[in-house]
Amino acid sequence: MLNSQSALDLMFQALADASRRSMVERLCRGPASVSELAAPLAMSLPAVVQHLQVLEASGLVRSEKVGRVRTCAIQPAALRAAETWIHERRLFWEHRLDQLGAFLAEQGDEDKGRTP
Amino acid sequence: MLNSQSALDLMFQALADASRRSMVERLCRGPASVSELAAPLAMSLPAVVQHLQVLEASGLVRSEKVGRVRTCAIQPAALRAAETWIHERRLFWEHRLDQLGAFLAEQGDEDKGRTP
DNA sequence: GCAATACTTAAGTACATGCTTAACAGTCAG
DNA sequence: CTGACTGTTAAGCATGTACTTAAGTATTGC
Repeated sequence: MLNSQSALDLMFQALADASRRSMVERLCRGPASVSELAAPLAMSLPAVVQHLQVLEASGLVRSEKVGRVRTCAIQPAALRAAETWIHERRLFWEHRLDQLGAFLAEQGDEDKGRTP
Repeated sequence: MLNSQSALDLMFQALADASRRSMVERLCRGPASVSELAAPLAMSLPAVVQHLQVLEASGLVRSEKVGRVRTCAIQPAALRAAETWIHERRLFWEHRLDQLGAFLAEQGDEDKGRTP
């Protein structure tokens, strides 16, 4: 791998941790400060900040510091990218299933005609 | 974290690697043997098997050995679970945006009435 | 100014991940 | 039976991840 991380790598990696997902869920309900994000999590503040950095690197979250408080907000476009990837795979798979169904149906018809 | 991995952790973790995603993409086009999955990847067979184990642990892929060849197939229900999680967050966020829009519109009306 | 607030930085630790090579094991064709 | 084919197991290594504590730095309220 050696640090050639694609956007999807960073995105899914960011979502692959329950603490980070709970931060995302919190942010879906509106912006929050670092302390607010940390409150429900059983870990030190620096740990939360590190998770936040992962989320920012993935593009899922953006933050801005005003005075002494850093306010974090979710970045929905990034969420959509991950959703799209998964959705497309699933569509492709379902398309294949349709083809398979058609193939089997055709086979069934042939069998009917050939071996009555 | 300490090994208490939820289904979503395993799922997103599995998708957070380009090699594994390419294996998933390959499997969306139909079942494949381990060697077939390995062919386009620039790594040893054991490495591919390890990725396969991650995919199986996540529920994204299932495999069965017949004779000396192990055939792998995608498990679409698992894909749908990941898609659903993301989709729900996005819906929640969009709902919030709607509320915000309504709020701002209302504020605008009030301002119009109050400061003409 | 001074102390509390809200982070930030640095350093260290334990464990997980993504590979590798080497050696092994079951299956099938001739 | 033998040898090629397809995978499996084991061991090891370099790097990455998820924390920790301790010590710092701006901001802000009094």
